[in-house]
Amino acid sequence: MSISRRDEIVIAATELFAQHGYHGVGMRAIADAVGIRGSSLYHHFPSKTELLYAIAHDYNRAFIESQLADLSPNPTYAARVRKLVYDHIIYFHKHRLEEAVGLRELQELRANAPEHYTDIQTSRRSYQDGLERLIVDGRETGEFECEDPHLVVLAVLGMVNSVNDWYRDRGRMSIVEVAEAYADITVNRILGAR
Amino acid sequence: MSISRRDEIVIAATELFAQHGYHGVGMRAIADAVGIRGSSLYHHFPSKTELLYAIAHDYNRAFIESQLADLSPNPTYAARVRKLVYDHIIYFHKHRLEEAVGLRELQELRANAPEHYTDIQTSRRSYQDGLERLIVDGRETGEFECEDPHLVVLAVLGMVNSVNDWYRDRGRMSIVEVAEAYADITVNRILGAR
DNA sequence: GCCATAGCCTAACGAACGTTCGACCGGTGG
DNA sequence: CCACCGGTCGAACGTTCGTTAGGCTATGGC
Repeated sequence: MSISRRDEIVIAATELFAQHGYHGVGMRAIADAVGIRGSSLYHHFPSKTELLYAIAHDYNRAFIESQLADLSPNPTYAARVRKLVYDHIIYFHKHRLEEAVGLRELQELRANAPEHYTDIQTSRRSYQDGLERLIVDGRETGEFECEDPHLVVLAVLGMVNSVNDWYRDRGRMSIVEVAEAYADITVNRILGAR
Repeated sequence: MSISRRDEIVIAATELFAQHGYHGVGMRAIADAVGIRGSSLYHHFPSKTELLYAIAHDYNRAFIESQLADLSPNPTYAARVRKLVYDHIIYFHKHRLEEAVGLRELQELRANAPEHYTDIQTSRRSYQDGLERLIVDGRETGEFECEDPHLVVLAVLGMVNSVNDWYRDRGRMSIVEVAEAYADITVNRILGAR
């Protein structure tokens, strides 16, 4: 069971878009990367915009599916947040190219395919709300201690999403160590878990 | 004393690049924004790449100048880090368009003008090192308590640099309030200041 | 064996790209 | 009054852009 040509195209386009930006890559360059001609791409995608959407959407859906795994087996809110942050960093590292494209070209999608933009934005938002809920609930039980849960969520997400800007596989830490350290900072420090 | 045409061009190009990306904006579109024809731009900049560099460079130099202000009047390391984080957020908010372009198109510069890329990267690096030094020193005096200063610097910078991704001027908090809250989180929580 | 279809091809479309060229125009210094 | 010059212009350059049209070929169901 090998990957389909369509998937080959998505993978190649993701890499090129991540490197040169959406407008910096032509259809012919994408086609070259998979060994076909530019016009042949239109057998798999109706337009360049839809190809971009396929990248953002495939990636986003996979993330939601993987990340909305049930956190309730974890006994405490601290353990739940810890697992969420940890998994988030591991997942975003594995899919860092898709993420880079998805974030960077979001407004491109907004301008050219508003309905695709809103559905991606909606699922992002629900993820953010889920984390905020965890923090609010954990605060009510006295497990966490922080002033402004909404702001804290934004700070934490900004922190974890920035890992891919500097992390390199051959550095002094493995991605697992980084994920553990960030989860520690989030739960023990920022959330002031007891 | 009005702004020069050159500056007009830089300002217009910054806004357009921030919105559509470097490759998403043509020379004619930039010219339109300042009310001249595309060919006239070449009296002010020799190429589109040099125009991009002017944006990244002007912005970067202004930031270094403003941010390397002497922090030593502040009595404690905690106060110094607090002021640095606070000023950083205020400055990056005021110059959020230039920052967005500078970050997003860095690899464009790397590919087309490597010497310009390295000089920007160098000053970024010295800023990061300066913050790390503050934290290391503050830890030695017992003011801070954290495990890995290098990692903490990356986490803090990721956090503060992400403010512009979500902050909007008409939201529930002013940028000053956000800067204060982030400075609090950094110093009191992440650095564990006593 | 026949036909449909999937997948790729070459060729071309009009538009936009970054850039160059030579001319013009208004002001300034001699 | 004339020569200069910074700044702008229209026109054009060769290239690349996203996209379309039509034709070839191999595969698989009937």
